[in-house]
Amino acid sequence: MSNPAGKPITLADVARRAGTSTAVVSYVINDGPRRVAAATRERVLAAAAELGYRPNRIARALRSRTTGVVGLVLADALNPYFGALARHVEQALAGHERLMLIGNAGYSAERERHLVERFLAAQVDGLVIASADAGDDVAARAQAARVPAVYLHNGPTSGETPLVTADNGQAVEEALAHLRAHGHHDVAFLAGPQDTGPVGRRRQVWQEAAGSEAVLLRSDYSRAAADALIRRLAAADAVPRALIAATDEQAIGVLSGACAAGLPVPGRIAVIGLDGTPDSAHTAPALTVTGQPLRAMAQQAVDLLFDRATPAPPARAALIRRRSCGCEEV
Amino acid sequence: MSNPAGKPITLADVARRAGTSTAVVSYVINDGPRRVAAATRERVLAAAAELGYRPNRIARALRSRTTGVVGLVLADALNPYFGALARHVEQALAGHERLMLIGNAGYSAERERHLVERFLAAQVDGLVIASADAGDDVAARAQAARVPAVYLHNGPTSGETPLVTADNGQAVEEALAHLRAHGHHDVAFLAGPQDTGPVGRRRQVWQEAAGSEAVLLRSDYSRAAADALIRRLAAADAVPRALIAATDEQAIGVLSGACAAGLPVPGRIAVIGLDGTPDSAHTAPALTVTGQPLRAMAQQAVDLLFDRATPAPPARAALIRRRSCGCEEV
DNA sequence: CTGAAAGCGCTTACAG
DNA sequence: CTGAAAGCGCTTACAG
Repeated sequence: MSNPAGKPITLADVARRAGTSTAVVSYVINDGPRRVAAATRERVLAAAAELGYRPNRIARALRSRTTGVVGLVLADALNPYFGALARHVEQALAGHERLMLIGNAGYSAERERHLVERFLAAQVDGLVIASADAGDDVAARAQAARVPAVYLHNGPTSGETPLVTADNGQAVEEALAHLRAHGHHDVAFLAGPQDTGPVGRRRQVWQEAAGSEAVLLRSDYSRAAADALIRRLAAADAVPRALIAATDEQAIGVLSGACAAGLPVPGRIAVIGLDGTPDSAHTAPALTVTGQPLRAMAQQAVDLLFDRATPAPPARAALIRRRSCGCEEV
Repeated sequence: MSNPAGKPITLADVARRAGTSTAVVSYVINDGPRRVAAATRERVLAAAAELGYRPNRIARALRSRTTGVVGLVLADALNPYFGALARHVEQALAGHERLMLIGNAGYSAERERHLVERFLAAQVDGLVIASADAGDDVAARAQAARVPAVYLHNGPTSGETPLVTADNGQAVEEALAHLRAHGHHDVAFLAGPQDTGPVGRRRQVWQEAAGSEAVLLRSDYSRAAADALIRRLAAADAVPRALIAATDEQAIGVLSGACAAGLPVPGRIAVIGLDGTPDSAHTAPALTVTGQPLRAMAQQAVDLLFDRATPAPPARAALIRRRSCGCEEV
C-alpha cells in the first residue's frame, strides 16, 4: 500500500508515526541486532501495519552489502537437464530466502563471461555456474570480487571455484552392464562433439569398459542432431543394435530418428540415456536412463555457496528401467 | 579488479585519480546527462580503466530508482511451453539491457502472490506474469506500487494489467480443418481439468466447430496424466481415431501412452498439439502442431512494459505439418 | 533501552 | 564546463 500521493512508505514514516527513531524501527523489522522493549515494539508493528510499510531491499542492500539475490548462469534452460537443474537451484535458494537472477549463456563462453559481469555489477550474493562446455574459468572474476561462486555439473579443472558433479563413471558402467544383461555384446556410444567435462568422462569410461573395438558415434547435444544422425545411419544400414547416449537430449533424438526410419525401439535398437531428465519418462517408447541426482547436486551447490562446506562425494546415479532398453513396461 | 585491500573501486576513487569531481565521472560513465570536455573525459576514462572501476548498480538503483531488473513469474519452466516463453522474455529483456529475476509459481496463486511481493521489494522495474491458471489479479499489487506489469499467455478478465495472448481460436480451427482433410470426421479434444484462460478458449472453439456430439476428454496438463489416460482408454478400446490436444505436453503424453499400448500413431490415432513447442519436433513420431508465435508474444509483452504501447492484435499460429496427423515425413 | 547521526555509492539539482 | 553537496532508504556504531 502507498499513501495517497503514491509515494512508498519508508522507515522514517513508520518511525514518525510510532513516535520513535528509525534505528528502533529497523531493530523491530529485522528482529535485531538490538533488543527493543515490548511496548515500543508493539507501537512500531502497529504503525508499520497501518501504513502498509514494505522494506526497500535496495536501500538495505547498499548499506548491508547483501542483496538476497544469487545469479545462475545456465547453458540452456530449454535443455531439460539444465532446466531441471535450474528448478532445483531455485528451490534450494528459496530455502535460504534468496531470489534467483537467471541468464542463459547458450553454450558461449563469451556470453557466460558477460553474464558474470552483469550479475557481479548487480551485487549478487553468490554465483552458480552450470555450463555445457567448461573451457575458461569464468568464475575467476567472482573470486577476485570476493563473491562466492560454485560450478555445477561442469567446471574447469584448475582454479579455486568448487565443482559439484555426479558420479558419471558409475552411471556408464551401470548402463553398460544392463544392456549386456539384455544380451547385447556390442554396445555403441553416442558422444558429443568433443570429449570435455562430465560428458567426456562418460565417453572415456565407456571406452575403457567396452573396448577399443566398440563403435563410437558423435553428434551435437541436441535432439535434432541425434535424430538426423540416426536417419543417416539407417540409410546406410549401419544402425547399432544397442546404444548408450551421452545425454538424454541425444537419446530422445535417437528415438525420434529411429521412429522416422521405421526402426523399432528396443527391437531393432536398444537405447539408454545417461541424464535421467523428467522428459525421459514420457517418450515413445519410455526411455531407460541412469537418473542423475539433480536435486541433491543443486542443493549441495547452494549449500556450498553459503556454508562453504567441503564438497561431499558425488551422489550415485540409479538405473531407471523402462522400455527402451528391452525391459518390459512396468 | 579490486585494489590490494580487496575493496571495490568507487566513483570517488576514480574522481580522485582523475583529479575531478564525482559528478563529472558519473557524466562520463553514463554518457550524460551533462556534456564533459574531451580532455577531462579522457582523463576519467583512463583513470577508470587503470583502476578497473565497475559501477555498483545497487547504489545507482537507490538513487535513480531503477534497478535494470525485471521479474518473471512463471507457471513452470520445465513445461516447454513456459520454458520457451521464458527464454524469449529473457532475450527481449536483454535487448532493453535488463536482467531477469525468475520465479516458478508451480500452478499456485498463493505462490504467485508471494513472488510478486518479493520482486516488488527487490524494486524490479517491471513484472511479467505467465501463469497457467488466471484466477486472481496478482498484478494488482504492482499497479498499486506503480510498477508496470503485463500478463503473458493468460490473465484475469478484469483489472488494469494488459494481457498478451495468441489467437487461440484460429489455431483450433486450423487443426480441425487439417484433420478433416485427412478424412477424420470425428475429432476428439483433450482438454485440461477446467476450461479457463486461453486453453479453455481452445476447448470452446473446438466445441462450436466440432459439434456437441464430439468426444471430450480431460486430463491434467502433464505428460504423465495424458499418458495414463490413453492407456486407460486403450484398455477399454475407447481410443478416438483423431484427437486435438489442448497443449503439447498432453499431446506428447498421448504419444507415449499410445506407444505403450501398442497403438500406432497416426495409423490408429492421429494427433495434433496446439502449442508448437520446440520439443514437438523430435517426438516419435514427430508431432504436428499449430505453432504459437511465442517469440513475438514475449517481445510484445516486454515492449509493452517499457513503451506502454497499445497491445497489437494477437499473432496468428501457423500449422506445422509433421507425421502425427497422417502427413508424410518431410 | 533508545535517539541522533554517519555512511553505503551513486545521481543530479545548485552554484559558480 | 565543472565542483561541492544533498539525498535515495536503509543499518549500525556511538552516545546517552
